[in-house]
Amino acid sequence: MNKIIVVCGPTASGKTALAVELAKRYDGEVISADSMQIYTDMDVASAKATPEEQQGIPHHLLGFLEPTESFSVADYVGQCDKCVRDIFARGKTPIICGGTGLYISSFVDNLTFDDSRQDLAYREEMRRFAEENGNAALLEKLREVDPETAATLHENNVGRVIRALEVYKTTGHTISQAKAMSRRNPSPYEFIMITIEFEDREQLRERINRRVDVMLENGLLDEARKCFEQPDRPTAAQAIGCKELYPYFRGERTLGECVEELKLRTRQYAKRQLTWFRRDERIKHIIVGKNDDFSDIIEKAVKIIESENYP
RNA sequence: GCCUCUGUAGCUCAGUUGGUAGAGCAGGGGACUGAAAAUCCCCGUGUCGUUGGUUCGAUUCCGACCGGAGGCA
Repeated sequence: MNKIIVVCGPTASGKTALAVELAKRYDGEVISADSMQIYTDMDVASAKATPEEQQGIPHHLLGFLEPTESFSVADYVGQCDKCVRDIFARGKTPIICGGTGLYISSFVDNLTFDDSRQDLAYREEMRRFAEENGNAALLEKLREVDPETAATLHENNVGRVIRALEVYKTTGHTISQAKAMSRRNPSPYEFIMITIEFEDREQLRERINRRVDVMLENGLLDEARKCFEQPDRPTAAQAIGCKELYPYFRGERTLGECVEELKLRTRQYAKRQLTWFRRDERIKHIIVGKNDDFSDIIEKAVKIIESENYP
């Protein structure tokens, strides 16, 4: 049986604990689906499962990449597939757990990425073009080669417009063609997808606030300062939990102000995650009630898994 | 006690030479295929402090009152 369990949901929703508990019940191993936990640093900021939290369950794709390296969805899908094969080969259940929606859906939909590559010089050139001629002019440039994609992008979303142009430049075909090609092969696996939501949004807000405070107690400040002093981090620089504290290190704002900003940014991130996971109808929702404790959540998860005839 | 300023969206504030008002932030919704913890889009009715007066009409002008800030004693 090739079933993979997926545990997704917003940050601070309790995915880590749920995934470990499910791994214990179903003889599983956890594969992280998180764009920041891949790095060797930022243990606290990215809320990597600590050895205690892992409870002896093998965890994959955690802390294997230097922060100076960049990473992409295409890399993730390849790495994740490798882990899944290994876990199945061992006769165990892969449990994918994380909050990076793009990574999860790309793997679940078995997207195959073509040979397009990044062309940083070209990106820079296009960025300058947009600055000098306006975002609309850049989008117009895309419309000439790929009107289909141009119609779906807003001119202010410069990054996406540039990426679409880049695909055309490096491969000769459009990104719309690439998207169609990427979905040629359905996944060889079956998935049971679960997301954690809350009855009242306020519950999540409180969890986030509490978790940021705990992170601070666990040395977030020192960790962030190291990131601050090591600015060469192409992807890792985006991590919430580090960049928000930089104004404090520069003496521009108080620690209190930065912590508030950090909580705010985390909340807004959680909202985007909710939007992402809401639209995928294959994902079953665990709604956490105000008085639910961990065992209630496990029970709801198990019920969903068993309703899928697993194991 | 007197004088001045001030009270408009959850917050910070614009504004209406009198015709019931709009930005930023917060918040909500959405998009998402190689940097995604990123990037981007859409959504603003609120007793315009309270209460009288002037007026066809007041949030806008006038008075009183109640908050807040400052000044003089």
